Amino acid sequence: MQYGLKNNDRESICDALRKDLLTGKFAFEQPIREQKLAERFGTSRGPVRDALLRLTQEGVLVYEPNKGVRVSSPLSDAERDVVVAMRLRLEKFCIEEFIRDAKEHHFLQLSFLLERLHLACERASLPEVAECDLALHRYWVAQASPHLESLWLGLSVRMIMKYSRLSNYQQVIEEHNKIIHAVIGRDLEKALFYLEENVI
Amino acid sequence: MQYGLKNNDRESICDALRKDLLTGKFAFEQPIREQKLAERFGTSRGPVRDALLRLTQEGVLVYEPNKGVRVSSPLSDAERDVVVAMRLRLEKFCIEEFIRDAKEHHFLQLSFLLERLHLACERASLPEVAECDLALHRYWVAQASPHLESLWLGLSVRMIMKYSRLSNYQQVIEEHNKIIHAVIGRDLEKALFYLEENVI
DNA sequence: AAACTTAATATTGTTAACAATCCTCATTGA
DNA sequence: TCAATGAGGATTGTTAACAATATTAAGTTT
Repeated sequence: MQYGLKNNDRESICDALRKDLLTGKFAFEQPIREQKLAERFGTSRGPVRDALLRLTQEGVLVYEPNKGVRVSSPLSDAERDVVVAMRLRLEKFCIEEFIRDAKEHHFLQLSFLLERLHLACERASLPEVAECDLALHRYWVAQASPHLESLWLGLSVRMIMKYSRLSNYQQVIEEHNKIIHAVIGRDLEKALFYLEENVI
Repeated sequence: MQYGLKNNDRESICDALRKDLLTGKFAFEQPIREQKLAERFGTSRGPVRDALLRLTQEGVLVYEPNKGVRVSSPLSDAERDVVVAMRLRLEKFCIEEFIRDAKEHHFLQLSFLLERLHLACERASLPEVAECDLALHRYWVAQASPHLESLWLGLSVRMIMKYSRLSNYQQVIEEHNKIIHAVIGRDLEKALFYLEENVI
């Protein structure tokens, strides 16, 4: 929960907070205080406010005027189903574009990200696994459609917050192995199939 | 483009800017300067920054560190197709929930919003039509799932930015008349059908 | 004891000043 | 002519102080 030296940046504050929220370091409905975070990250309230505003937009936090933000309540099952369907629609599109246009160095980067995920799973560190999982998917989304990256992020974060299948590390590795193998082999059909299996 | 007295609020700044962006008052790729907007809205740069950050998250603006934001480039046709599909998936869900749970006063509010859209169309004021159109759809989304409201907003804004069918005011009115008539009659099937016809 | 005021505190909202970074353009030198 | 340099201005990033609002707690009245 504590962070040592940090380079001041709303981006890094935002990422750090997102990781905490994703891995359940804050309770649902818990109010988030700006001053406390400012002290934790060694900045003033300004950048913290920026980060909170952004996480609000992503749907992780809820804002009420003059009252600040609190951790949003979990999605209903029906809401989650919708979010999953939307994310799948988006990510399938991105995978398709990615497979069509990717060069060798993109595949290399993918292998690197997969390796990171592998290590995180071996260390059985939930925050790291969650981060590496997201980073992997995010890569092809960002490559295929920078326009839709932040949209995808919002969907994914909400999905993961609701409940995390990330506890079975062995399964996480296998699922991503399959996806990425298919992608590197430019086998669209298989890639989409394994993706659908993974994004649930 | 000019606004007289405004109550200072990142919310209202954000809404005003979104309306401008939606109705093409800024060119694609055009950089947006904080100081200029601060003067226009009669505030300091703080609230303006908040609004810009939020519109960035919605995808209307693009941010680059130390360089500020600019109007984002239009979606490709394929990207737009994905966004439309996602918005439909989300809004269908909301319509379903809304029809199931709505009370009389919700229908009343719907009629009021429809009337506002009607007036805006008569005045042939594109900014107003765009705003009223969004406000109408937004109402059942917000009622059905506050969780997903900001997500919906991001999708809708991007859709409208790409190209606007809003120029045929007669059609706008008819389409919404049909949808809302079906909703008030709690005819889910028809409502979804007309919605699909409208959200394209 | 319960309900209503009021003061004190905590928290968010806004502002202006300052720091850091980027951009422009004239100048220099090859 | 053209690239490299650097000064100056423009713009964003950060901060601390102040203002406005909300929350809490104590006190008062009934």
